[in-house]
Amino acid sequence: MRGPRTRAAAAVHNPLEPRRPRFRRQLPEQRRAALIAATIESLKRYGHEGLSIRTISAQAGVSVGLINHHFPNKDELVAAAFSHFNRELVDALKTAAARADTPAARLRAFLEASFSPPNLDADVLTVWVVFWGIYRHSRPIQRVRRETYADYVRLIRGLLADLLARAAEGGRGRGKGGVNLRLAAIGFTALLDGLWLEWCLEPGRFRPREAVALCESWVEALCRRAPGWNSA
Amino acid sequence: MRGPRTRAAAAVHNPLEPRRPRFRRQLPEQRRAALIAATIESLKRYGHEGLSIRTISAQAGVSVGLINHHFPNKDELVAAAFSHFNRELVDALKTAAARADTPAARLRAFLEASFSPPNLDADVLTVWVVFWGIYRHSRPIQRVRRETYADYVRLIRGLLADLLARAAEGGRGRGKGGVNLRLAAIGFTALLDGLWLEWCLEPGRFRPREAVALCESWVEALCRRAPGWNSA
DNA sequence: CGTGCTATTGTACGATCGTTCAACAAGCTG
DNA sequence: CAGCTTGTTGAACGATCGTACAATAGCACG
Repeated sequence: MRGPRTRAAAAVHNPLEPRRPRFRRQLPEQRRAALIAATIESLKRYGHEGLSIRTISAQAGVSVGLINHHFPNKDELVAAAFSHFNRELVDALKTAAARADTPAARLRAFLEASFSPPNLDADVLTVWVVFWGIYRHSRPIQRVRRETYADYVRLIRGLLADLLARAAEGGRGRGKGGVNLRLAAIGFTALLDGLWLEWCLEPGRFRPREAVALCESWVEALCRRAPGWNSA
Repeated sequence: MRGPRTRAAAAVHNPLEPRRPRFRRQLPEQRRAALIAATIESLKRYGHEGLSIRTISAQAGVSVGLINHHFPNKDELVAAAFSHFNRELVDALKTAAARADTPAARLRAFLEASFSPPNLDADVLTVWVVFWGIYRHSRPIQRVRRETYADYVRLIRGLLADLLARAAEGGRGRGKGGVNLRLAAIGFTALLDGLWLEWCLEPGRFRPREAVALCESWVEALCRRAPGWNSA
């Protein structure tokens, strides 16, 4: 032994200095939110290796034991983080679209938000990949995804439906009944997600505004060739 | 102690039975291939948890020590498995497309192969996700992906270029010069990959042939509206 | 059959994982 | 200031990870 242990030394209080607490107690709700944020940040930085109690607690600046005080186990923390992560994304896209007033402007705002920071970020893909990796074997993760993805699809369906209705009234009299809205939404989200994924994996291949243009011309083609489009 | 240890007991040879070797030696090349196959199979079954020396060696039916005899470490085995996995996929798509003789038929064959087993399989997505998870922090994985993805893009560009050339000669005289082939390939792969990903995550949402139809109508629109398409 | 090469085995080791839990202390209350 | 509640700490535990390495044994060959 070559002296007092670190902890004992730190416990000595110099009366000349103001007493500084070694930690700050927080309300469970706030601490839970902080731990969820730390989880996402840890995933962004370290990928799958960031999904560890010790890495997360270090990111949050707390001890390893605290997590199990606020969450029953690691899986519950991860599911909560996934839920928060999803909801924040969908909400951001929703409010971005809601700021515009015409269907075309709403679509453009939605696309701009999709293909610009903070969504268009390789770190965000890292987080997604980790969650996808857990997806198949984790019931809570599956449930969370099903719920928030339904919201996402609803948002996209609404955007497309408005556009198709406008195209029908102002166009050559073709009703939107000729378009399979279900398939249209599926194809549009696929194109969107595929471009997003591609950009994150290799950002140099194309610019974000090119992705927006590709999506917009897809929707234009949809509006133009509405009838006969439900053949599949 | 309640008797001889398992290993000692197994070493006793009953002269009435033919001697059965406890293992079979194999040529390094064959064993390496078997270990790579076991790695992919293990990833399909157990996802990220299948990426473990013990799980892989159990899947291959060998002991834990053998892997480090044929591969310097785990990362090299994983990179080799990733390379094999990629090459097999691209080769399968290539040969499927090569079997047809017209550009349109080649595209259809390519799409059919993309949206049918063994490619269209949630297990395959599981493998992809694991590799994506390693992607950002592993140089060998990045290199392998860059190489095989270039092949993939070349294949798709060829398919699209042939179609556009045919459309130009038989159509209204519009040359394919009006189309940005680079952007077209990017958009097409994004739609393709997005649909594939979507189906694997939730197979009930649409049928594979609907995905094929969406891709084909995208290409149709591309051929029809060739000029002015390079605006982005 | 005996010999040599080496593919293969399986134990051992240190590191790290998620979780538990007794002790500690921050901060409100009287 | 004393007492109490409880958010927080950090050591400890058993399990599992990737790797190393000495011992084993398959099998070709003289």
